Amino acid sequence: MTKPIVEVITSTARLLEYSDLISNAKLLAVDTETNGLRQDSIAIGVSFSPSSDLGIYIPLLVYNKEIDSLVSPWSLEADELVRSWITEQVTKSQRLIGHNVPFDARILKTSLGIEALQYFKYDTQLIHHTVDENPPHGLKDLATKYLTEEASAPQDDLKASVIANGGEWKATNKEFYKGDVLLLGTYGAYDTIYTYGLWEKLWPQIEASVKLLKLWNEEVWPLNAVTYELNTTGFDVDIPYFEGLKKDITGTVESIEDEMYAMIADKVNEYEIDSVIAKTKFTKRSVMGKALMQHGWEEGQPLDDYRDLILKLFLDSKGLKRKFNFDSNDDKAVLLFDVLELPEQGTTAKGKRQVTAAVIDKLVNEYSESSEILKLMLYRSKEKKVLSTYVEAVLNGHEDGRIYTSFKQTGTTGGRFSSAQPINFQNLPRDDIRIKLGFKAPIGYKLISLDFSSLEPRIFSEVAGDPKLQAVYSEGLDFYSKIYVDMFNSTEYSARPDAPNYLGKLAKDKRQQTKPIALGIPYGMQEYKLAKTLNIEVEEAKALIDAYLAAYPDLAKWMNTTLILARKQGYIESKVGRRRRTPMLKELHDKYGIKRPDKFEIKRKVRRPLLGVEDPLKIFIRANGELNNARNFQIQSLAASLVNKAMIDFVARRGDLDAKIVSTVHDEVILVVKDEHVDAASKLLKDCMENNELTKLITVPMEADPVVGNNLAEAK
DNA sequence: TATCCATTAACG
DNA sequence: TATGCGTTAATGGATA
Repeated sequence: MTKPIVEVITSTARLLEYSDLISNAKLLAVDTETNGLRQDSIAIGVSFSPSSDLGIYIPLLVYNKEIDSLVSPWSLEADELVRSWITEQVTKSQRLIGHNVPFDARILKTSLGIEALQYFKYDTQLIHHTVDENPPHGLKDLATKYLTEEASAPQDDLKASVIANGGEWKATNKEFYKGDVLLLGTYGAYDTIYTYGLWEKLWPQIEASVKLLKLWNEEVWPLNAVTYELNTTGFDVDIPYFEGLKKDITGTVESIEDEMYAMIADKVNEYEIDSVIAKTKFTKRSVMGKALMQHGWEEGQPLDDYRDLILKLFLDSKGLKRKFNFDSNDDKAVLLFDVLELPEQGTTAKGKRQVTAAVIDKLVNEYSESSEILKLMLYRSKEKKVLSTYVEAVLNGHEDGRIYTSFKQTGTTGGRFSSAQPINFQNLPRDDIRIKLGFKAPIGYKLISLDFSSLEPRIFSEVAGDPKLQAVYSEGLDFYSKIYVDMFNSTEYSARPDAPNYLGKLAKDKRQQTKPIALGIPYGMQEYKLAKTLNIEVEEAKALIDAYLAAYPDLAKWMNTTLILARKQGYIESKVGRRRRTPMLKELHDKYGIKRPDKFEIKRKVRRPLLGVEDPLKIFIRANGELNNARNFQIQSLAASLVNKAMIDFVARRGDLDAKIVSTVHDEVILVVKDEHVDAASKLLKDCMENNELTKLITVPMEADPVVGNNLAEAK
């Protein structure tokens, strides 16, 4: 990359000299600098690049250190001229390139009143995600990878300036707007230079592939408008309700802790005495020894009669009683395995004793004498989780009673949305409805939720290509029961829910047991884990896997075809052409003729680093992961495309309905809809989900039914 | 003191 | 010798 021209505009005369050049640009990269990341944040400057060798930055507001606020650098007339100049350039035609367009489009709207989204033609973040699904997808990272090794230089300069001006520059809070305007402007100008440069590098890769171009035109780009809606609509939250919850749960956590301390006080004391005795010297010269001698102890005499005294002396010297921090895994382990002396249940990757809820759950069942305190531990953890991850996050993150969560179209490798900040909408507690109760529809509106019924099993049946599985849904059978019946050639049980000998009724546990098998095995689960999950012997687990694959030869064939394609192409495609890369499988095959991830074969044959990985074991792990990914991807990703297509169609077909998409949770779409439009919007979204261009490609029928409510708990 | 890593837990 | 897939957030503890 040759050194580009960068200019920070400081006069209207200079700005007007650029008019023709910018006006005539066929494509124009745009970026906004803002005073923050909130919904009400505003632009402090805009940069443009008509090519990858020029960037101009136009300040709208500059930071004044003395008064610690942003002021316009322009006279009133000049300010007006500059703003209308920007507006004219932005709205000229659909020619804008951005990086993370929904953000900049929103800022242009709130700061300059421009409905800017329609003028964007490309988003280099989406382009990159389409040609390479692996993160990072951030501008600086990509510029470093594709354009220049010094892509972070402008940011480093800006950072120094921000700090010099008394601003914060932390991972969680970067006060860009406090930087000197020249450095901020240079930084901004480089952003559009990079954006343009990335477009030049990456767009040809999409254009060169008929499949990728189709994916772009039919899913990736139209979905950007849905992302914009998701990120600008916002969700009403009941603040007084959440404040009440905070008070209640804080109180609960405190009283649980009091109760726990009371229950374990004696045992903790015994434990403390033992550890003091183990760690302390008791001689006539030691501190503890001398102290005991004043109470009649003599050196060498047993300590049994002096335990209480030892504890008292120890506590006096420490000045405090041992306090457990129940958020600390180390403390939890001490409590469970040292104080209560319960048996350890395995270790973490780093060799520490595991203290998960699953471990404690197991102990509850097996050691009734400790079950009370264990149950309190579990109860406390749950309450604490709800309090800090949801209740406090809502209270800290809302803007005037609304939460504007950021949905990211590039947040997953397979085309699902991710959701983050200030809270993640996609992991709100399902069974504990207290949180969802606080997410409400505005007055005069309702929330409507539609989720695809058993989406993953259906798509799995379709993709794996086994007719017996595909028939499950057209024949009204139960997926898991059907698998059990086929695995064991059972005539005793039926997979038909209305049959008198329905497996789900007569032998619930047998149906339950097929659950981890059905999708786990295709995605690469080994007998070891299946055995653990089902609490059976490894041999039994192996037999189950064999029976499963024998019952569905087409599934086994699909699993193998996936391997062959992945190692041959270096990627696998979903039915809509979305790709997942499998470079290690390809390298192993191309360079060493290794056909499948086998750690012994890899250890034997691979003697040099592969894709930068040296350790043969790590190479195996990576290749094995790629194979599991390749299989899972075809299903998860197609499911995502189906939901995406439904949302795209809904937005295209809704006309005058007052109905917006506020959230999506992988197989679910949530709308806020004006009362009188509830029926129409429900019907429309249902149709968009069950009948669209993608469902037509799929033989398995799709089902989605609306649930309406005043809050998220009702609309479920 | 900020940042990074490991662990845990919430969801599909 | 590691052990179905895709995520985000909070916390503690080690490190720089």
